[in-house]
Amino acid sequence: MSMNIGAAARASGISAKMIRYYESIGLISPDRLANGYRCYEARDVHLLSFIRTTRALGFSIEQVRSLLALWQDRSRSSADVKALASGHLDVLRERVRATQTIIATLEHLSAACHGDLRPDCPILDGLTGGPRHDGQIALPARAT
Amino acid sequence: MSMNIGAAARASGISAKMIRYYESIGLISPDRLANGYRCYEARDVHLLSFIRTTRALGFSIEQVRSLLALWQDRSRSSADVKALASGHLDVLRERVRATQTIIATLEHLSAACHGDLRPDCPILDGLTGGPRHDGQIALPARAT
DNA sequence: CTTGACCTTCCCATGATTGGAAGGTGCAGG
DNA sequence: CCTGCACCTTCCAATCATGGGAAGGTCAAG
Repeated sequence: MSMNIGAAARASGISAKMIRYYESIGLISPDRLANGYRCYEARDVHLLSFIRTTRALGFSIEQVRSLLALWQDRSRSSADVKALASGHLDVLRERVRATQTIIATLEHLSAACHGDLRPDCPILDGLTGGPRHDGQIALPARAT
Repeated sequence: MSMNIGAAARASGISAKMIRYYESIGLISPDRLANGYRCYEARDVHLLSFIRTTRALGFSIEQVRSLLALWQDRSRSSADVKALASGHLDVLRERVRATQTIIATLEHLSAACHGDLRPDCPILDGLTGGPRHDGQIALPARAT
């Protein structure tokens, strides 16, 4: 059940590079063989998979660290976990909203552009944030 | 009409720090006074506003560079601009789609969580990417 | 014994932005 | 004139998560 970092990478879907990085920031602490080679048990791979899943869901490393602490804390309350997930959901929803605003703006500009060989282009005109003259576009606040 | 970097920052909405950075990567080339102080004309501020708008719409610095080149090219075709905007739109739409998948996954987990003081938590169970047992969640491909 | 596939550590790069240190400049008041 | 203060300059570093690569050690098969 004990494996090298390469095997652990294949088993968890995290690159060996990132596994070493996660170790360097204290997310995981594998044993070492007499070689100096890192040695991963089944539970380590399990933990790495947890990290991979949470990262894929857009949690930051620090959030993953919190989730890991909760995960390993037998006396945790599920409310704590739910609060963390809920806060992240708010961020994600806001991100979608902001991006959709950007999309609408770009679509609006693009629709006005005839897209031919002439140099006249409403997109560039709309992107010009200088002196407002006509129907100036509204700028979204944050782009992520 | 000529101004310091601080005034240009206030006028364009870009921090002085970033204005210097944009200069260092060749997006803008203001004159210098005998002081060594940078000197911005109205057209420089206009250009900075253009950069701010495009960045706010989520274009990368390199895309902004392309847009700037088109902007300043009198013989450009509007089709080129539209193609660039269209490609960016595709990226943005995909980003929204991926984020919405993540949101759906998290909402699904969160809805199953009673969120009380008990340690039992379906969210953490769902985040466990280890050995599948029950209704395992589907992982979105990329998180951004 | 050689070869190739691993492993180790270390440093560097990305993209966009922010922060700070150390030092020069300009303008106002005392 | 001196002193502050607000501004400017350059340079260096950090962020976040990841990838790339060099230089060298280890192991198993041929």
